[in-house]
Amino acid sequence: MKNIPIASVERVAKYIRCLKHLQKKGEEIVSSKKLAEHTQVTPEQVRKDLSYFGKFGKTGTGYNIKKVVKRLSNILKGRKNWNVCIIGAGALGTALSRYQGFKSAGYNIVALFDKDPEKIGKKIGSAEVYDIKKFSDITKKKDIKLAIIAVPAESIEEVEEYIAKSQIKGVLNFVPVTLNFNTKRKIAIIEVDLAQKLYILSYLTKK
Amino acid sequence: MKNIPIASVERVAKYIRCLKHLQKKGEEIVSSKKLAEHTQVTPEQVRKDLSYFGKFGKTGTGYNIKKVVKRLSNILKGRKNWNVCIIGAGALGTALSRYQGFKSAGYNIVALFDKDPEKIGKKIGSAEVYDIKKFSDITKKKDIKLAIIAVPAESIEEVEEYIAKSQIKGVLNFVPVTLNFNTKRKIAIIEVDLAQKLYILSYLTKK
DNA sequence: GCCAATTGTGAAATTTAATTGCAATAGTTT
DNA sequence: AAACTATTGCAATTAAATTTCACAATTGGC
Repeated sequence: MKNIPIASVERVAKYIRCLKHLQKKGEEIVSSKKLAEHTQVTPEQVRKDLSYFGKFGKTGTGYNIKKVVKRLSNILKGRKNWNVCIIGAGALGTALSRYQGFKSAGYNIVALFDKDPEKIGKKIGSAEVYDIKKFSDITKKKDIKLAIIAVPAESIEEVEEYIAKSQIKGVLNFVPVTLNFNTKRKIAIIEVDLAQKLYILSYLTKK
Repeated sequence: MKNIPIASVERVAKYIRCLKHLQKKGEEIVSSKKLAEHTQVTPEQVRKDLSYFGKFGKTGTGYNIKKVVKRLSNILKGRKNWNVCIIGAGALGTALSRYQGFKSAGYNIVALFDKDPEKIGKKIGSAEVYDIKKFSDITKKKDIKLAIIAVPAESIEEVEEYIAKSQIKGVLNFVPVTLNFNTKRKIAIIEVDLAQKLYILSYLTKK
């Protein structure tokens, strides 16, 4: 895999989600046209996006949903499920740890971290809250490579350090601060700025 | 305003966030170079993005942070703050209603909606949970034009109907289902699919 | 065997983004 | 007040990314 447009990767994740939905409804075969309708893109776009990753369909017939879902999620997620931790056991962190969508996509929340002694030791959903000081140890022991950050903005620098020193490879950041890891190893970062989404939403409503 | 690339709009929201941060630290003037460093883009990009919306800086000096923040957020958000509601008073909806970032960006959560009688009537943060049946009435009464959807996927169609019949103009959707309003009036939609983010994150870590 | 449906994919077209170069301006120094 | 430095705003250009188009090739149904 070399130069796959990131926009295509994002749409592919969307296709997976849609295909799973169709699967639940009992469908087995779908055409690029139908999939496109459900995801609000063009059929050509669907075919193009998929073509970056291989051949998935049967000419004249369409796509076998089950097979495509399996192959695509193998490509994005890999064959194994991931262990994920959440840093920050506040309202947002707690809500995220209970979010079912992660698990059904193959990402298991197996630990939370916080520095508040009140919270440390508690169970939230199926995961325990650990002392952030033990971050490196526990992520190693539990084979955690992905972290979700949901702490107050003031604590972000502290968290950055813990992550930099650990084995974490990817970060999903809900804190409205641009992260800046000073590490040689590359850490993938995805920023989710919720307030920014509202800015853009209100901007769009005026157009 | 005509053909402003959405990528530019998104970066502008990021600039606002960064400028507010600098403002807190007591800075008054910033150059495109400095702002670019903080947001991980190039100075040329910063100037280009801003130029879509007007002139903001003073040649030879830089940008007056306070003024720029004000003008930019006026452009994205408008002059007035927005009233926002959250549909779904579960874990995610509750966490979102407590999220401070919305308020400080000028978006006030003034109501939640749910169909569970257990939840209706309760107060969460500063907002009350209302019966979803009263959606149209209450959003009208409270002058709510933006809605955040955080219900289980099964309930999405029901919610779509309520929104379609209301005065809502923009929707921030956390439910992993592509929305499809059958309305003449245009409703702006932004999708936030949390599981999708993890798919992409794990894909990125492999590159 | 013919017909309609549908995929996969190069090539073209379009859109978006990045780069360059520079005149104009503001503040600072000498 | 002249020279100097820093910096914006823009126009022009180039490059990159993304989308659309067009069609051969294939499949399954009738």
